[in-house]
Amino acid sequence: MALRYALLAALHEAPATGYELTQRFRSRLANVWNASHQQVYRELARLLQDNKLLVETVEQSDKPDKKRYHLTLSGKKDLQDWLNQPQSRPPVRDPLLVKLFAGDLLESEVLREDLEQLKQDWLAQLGYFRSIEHTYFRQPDALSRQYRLQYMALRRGVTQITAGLEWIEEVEATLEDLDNAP
Amino acid sequence: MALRYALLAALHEAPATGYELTQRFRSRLANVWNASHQQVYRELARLLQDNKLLVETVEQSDKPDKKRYHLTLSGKKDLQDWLNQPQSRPPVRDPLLVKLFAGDLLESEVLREDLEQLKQDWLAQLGYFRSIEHTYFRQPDALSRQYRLQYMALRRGVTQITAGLEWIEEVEATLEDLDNAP
DNA sequence: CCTTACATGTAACAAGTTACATGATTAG
DNA sequence: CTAATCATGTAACTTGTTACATGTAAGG
Repeated sequence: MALRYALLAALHEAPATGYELTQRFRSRLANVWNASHQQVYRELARLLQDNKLLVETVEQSDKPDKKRYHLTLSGKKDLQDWLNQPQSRPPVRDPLLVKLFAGDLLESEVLREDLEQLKQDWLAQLGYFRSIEHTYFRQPDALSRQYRLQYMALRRGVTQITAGLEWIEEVEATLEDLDNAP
Repeated sequence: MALRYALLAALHEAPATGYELTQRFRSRLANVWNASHQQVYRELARLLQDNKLLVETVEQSDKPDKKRYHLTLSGKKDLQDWLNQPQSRPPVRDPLLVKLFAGDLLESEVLREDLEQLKQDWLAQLGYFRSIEHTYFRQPDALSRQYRLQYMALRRGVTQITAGLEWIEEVEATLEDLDNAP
């Protein structure tokens, strides 16, 4: 059910097309919610059918037409109701940690590559988040309540990745220790 | 597919029943992998059919009988193959951050309660992880490679929660600031 | 008495993934 | 000529969730 409300929340921020929503999920909302374009289009169709959204067709001369979705009052109300109910926290499912748990069957070299890849991914994402921070949230105290709360969502991403990177250092140090002095 | 390998990894650590595996996922593996008992039983049945596991029926006089599952050679090989392939990292889907993103529709009081609940959950989990740390991982350097890698999985949980708790402080401070001096 | 722990499942449904499909434009 | 970006979808399949189902034993 939560994808529904992630979409409503994103559309409440600003009306958008399915394509744009998919992009938001991949970029600015990367630490908040994830959804593929297939999921987005399917759920938008349902929301539309339930009268939670309105469509505005935007004609473009050079590119294919696009459908911009807007929240209806009913959609906004649904979102509000959902927001004011407690939501369960996300379940944890991390393949990399499963690997660590099966430790003795895992080759150090493979683990090192996994860690390196993860580090690169995280560094890229951190760089992106920091650029947003720099552009939009320079003096957070001066911002509206809405933006300060959005900033807190971004901060979550930054602190999570920072802690993750430190953890990688720890694992790498352990690995070196293990392989050098057995 | 990854549930399959989470089960194989857990059974590689030690043979167990469906019930015990479900418990492990809820306790020691809470920061690694999550699965309900329904999922566990279903996947165990599939693994058994594919000859990745063997069952041993353990008769009990006082409680119902139980089925203890063991890895077969084929199961172990599957696990090994999986371990040595790169795995994608888990998608992010956090309802609380969705709430923050819809900031202006969210009442401070509701958010405060959410944060308080999350803090309590995390503190309990952190306490549990620390007790494991204290019991099994006092001098990590002295342990086998296997246990040191398992310790790194546990450390991931500890560092993640620690960072999360700090983030909560940050959000609470922001909230107070917002509500006191608008 | 009532809840929790132990122990194992089935069935229906919702959510998420992977594969397939189409077509224009722009940048290298 | 090839890949990437824009733009929207369908279909099939796999995972994950929720609800239902059953039965014993121990502890408060």
